[in-house]
Amino acid sequence: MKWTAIPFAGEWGIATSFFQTAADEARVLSARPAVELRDEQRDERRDDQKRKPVPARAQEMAEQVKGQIGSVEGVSRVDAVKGYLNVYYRTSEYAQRVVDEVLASRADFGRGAAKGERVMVEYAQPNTLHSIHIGHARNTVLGEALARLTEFAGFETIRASYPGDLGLGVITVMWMYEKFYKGQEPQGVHERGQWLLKLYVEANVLLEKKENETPEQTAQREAYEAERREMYRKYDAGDASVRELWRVTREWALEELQDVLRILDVKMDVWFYESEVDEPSKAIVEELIAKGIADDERPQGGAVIVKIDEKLGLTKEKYRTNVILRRDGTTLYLTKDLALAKVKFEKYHVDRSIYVVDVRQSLHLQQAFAILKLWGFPQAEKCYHLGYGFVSLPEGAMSSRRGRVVLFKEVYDEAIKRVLAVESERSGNVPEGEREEIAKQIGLGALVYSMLAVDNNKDIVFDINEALSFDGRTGPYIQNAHVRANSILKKSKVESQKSGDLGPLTFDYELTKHEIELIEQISQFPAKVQQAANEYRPLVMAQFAYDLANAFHSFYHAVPVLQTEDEKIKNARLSLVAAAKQTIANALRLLDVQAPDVM
RNA sequence: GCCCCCGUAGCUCAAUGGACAGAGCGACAGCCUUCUAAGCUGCAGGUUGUGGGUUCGAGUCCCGCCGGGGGCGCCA
Repeated sequence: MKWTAIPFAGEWGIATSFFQTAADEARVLSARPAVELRDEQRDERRDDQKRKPVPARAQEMAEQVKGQIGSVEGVSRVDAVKGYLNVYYRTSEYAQRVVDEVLASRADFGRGAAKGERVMVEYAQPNTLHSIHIGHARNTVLGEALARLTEFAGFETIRASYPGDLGLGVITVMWMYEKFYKGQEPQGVHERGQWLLKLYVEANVLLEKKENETPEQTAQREAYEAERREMYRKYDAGDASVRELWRVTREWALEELQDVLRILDVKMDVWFYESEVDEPSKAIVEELIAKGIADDERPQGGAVIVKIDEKLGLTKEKYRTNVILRRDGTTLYLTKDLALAKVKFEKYHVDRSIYVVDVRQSLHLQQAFAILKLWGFPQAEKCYHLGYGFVSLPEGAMSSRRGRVVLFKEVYDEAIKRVLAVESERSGNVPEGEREEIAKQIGLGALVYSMLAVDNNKDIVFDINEALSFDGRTGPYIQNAHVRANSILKKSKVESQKSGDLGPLTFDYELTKHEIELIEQISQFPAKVQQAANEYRPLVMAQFAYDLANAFHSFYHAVPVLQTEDEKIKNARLSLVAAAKQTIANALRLLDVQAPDVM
C-alpha cells in the first residue's frame, strides 16, 4: 500500500487511495463470463458493483477499511473521503516527536543515512581569460547547492572545478597583452580579472573581419592574426617566454575565480585544469583507434573521428559522428572530456559523475558518455549532465567576446549597496560594526536564491531589480524568518539551550492551525532533502525553504509566544520556534545562503 | 533534414500519474502603543497552446499539429 501525505492544511496525516484496487476489481468482474455470474446467488449485487463507477467503489472500499481499523497508537482519527483513506496523527504526540528530533539533531536534522556511494559534482568551469559573469555564477551556485544536497542526503561528495586555461581565447588575451599592454598590471584581484576581459574584447575587435575593409586594414588584421597563430604555435612548442606569459595571466584569472568562490563559500576538493588533461588525452586517441572505436582518417588528410551511432548499432542518427583529434594532431573539448572522465573513474573511483554544464552542450556530453560506454566504462551509465538554461540579458545573449556581459562582482557590489541603503529604515537592530557583513549575507542571499528558485532547464533573462528584490518569494524573506525566530529566542534567553532546558516538553494543548502547519513543514524537511538530491534539483529545496519561512511568518504573526501566560504552552512554543529556526538554517545552508541572526 | 528543451493567471515561475492547478510580482482593501512591517490578512485573476490516445484518474505519459528557444565531425 502506498501512503502519501494528506494535502490538507490545518491537520496532518497520511493517506492511501483505493482507485487502483477498485479499477482492478472492475476489470475482473467484467472479464468473468456472464454464465458464471448467473450461477452466483448474489449476481445482481455483483452487477451493481461492476456498474458502480470506480471513484464510488473506491470510496466504498475506503469506508470498509476504515470500519475495520480500531484505535491505533498515535492516531487521532481515520477518515474515508473521495476514495482516500486518511489517517490523522494525534497532534500532540506528533508535534512533540518532530520538535524533539530537530532539537536533538540540530545542524544534522534532515541528514540522510550514508549511502555508500561516491558522487563527483563538476561545476565552475570558466575560461581563464576573463572575469566571472552572472552566467558562471548560476553554474557555480547550482553546482554548489547540488553538492551540498547530495552530501547532506548521504552521498560521499567530491566537488570538482574544471577551469579552461587553454585554447584560442586564452592565447588571444595573451597576444593582446604582449602587443599593447605589456608591463601593465592593475591592482586588485577583480580589477585585474575585469581588465583581462577588456583586453579580450579589444583583441576581438582587432581580429574580427569587418565589412568594407580597406586593403590596409585587411593587411593589418591578417598580420595580427598571424601573430596570434604564431603565439599559439610557440605555446604548443613549449616556448619558455610564452609559457611564462601564460602562467602569469592564468594566475591573475584563477585568483579572481578563487575570490568569487570564497565569496560564494565554495570549497573545491579537486581542480582539473584543461592544460593538464591535454597531453594525456592524446594517448587516449591512440587507444580508441587501436580498439577499433575511432577511425583514423589522417592518412586521407582528415581527422580522427568516432562514428558513434554506427558503433552503437543505431540505425537512426542520434549521437552522430564526432571528431576527437584535429587533422593537425591537436585535441578538442571532447578529447579532453574523455581523458577527464577516465581520471574520475580510475583515480577517484566515482560511482556517479554529475556535470553541471550549460544545456547547449547537451549533445557533446551525450556523445562523450556514449564513447565512454563504447570504451567499456560501466560508469558511463552513471554519468549525468545537469543542463541548465543560460542566463541572457534583456538586450540579448551575453557575449564575452563582445564584452556584453553582466559581471558577478558588479551585481554583488550593487546588492550590498542596495541592502545598506534600506538597512537604516528596515532594521534597527543591526549593530554598526556588523552592517557590512549582514549586508553581504542578505545581498548575496537575494542573488543566489533568485537563481536557485527557477528550475534548471529554464533560461533566465537577468533583471537586476528582480534578482535583488528583497520582498516576497526571495532569499531575504527566508532569512527574515530566521531572524525573527532568533529574536524571540534571544528575548526569552533560551537561545543556546537544548530542548531539555525548557523542562519536560509537551504539546498537550489545543494547537492552532499555524502551529500545526509549521510543524508539518518542519517534518517534511528530511524527505525534501532526499527528493532534491535524487532529482538533482536545488529548486525543490528552494521551494521548501520558502514554504517553511511562509509557515513561520504566519505563525509569528498569529501566535504569541513570549506573551503566553501558561508556562507549559510558552515553553512548547519556544521549542517550536527553536526547531523552526534550526530547520530554516539547515535549508538555507543547503542553498548556499547564509542565515543571519539579525537584519 | 535530424535531435533536445519549453508552452500553466497581465508578468516571472511552481505542482512524486491522484483530492480544489498553487506562489510571488503587479492591482485593489486592510494591519505597526503587542516577540523585527524585508512581515501578515483579505480580494481579483485559469478552457494548463491545440487535436487525438493510454488510464479508474492527465498540466504531468504517448502520437499529430501550431508557436518559441537551443543544438547538429576538426569552437568550447
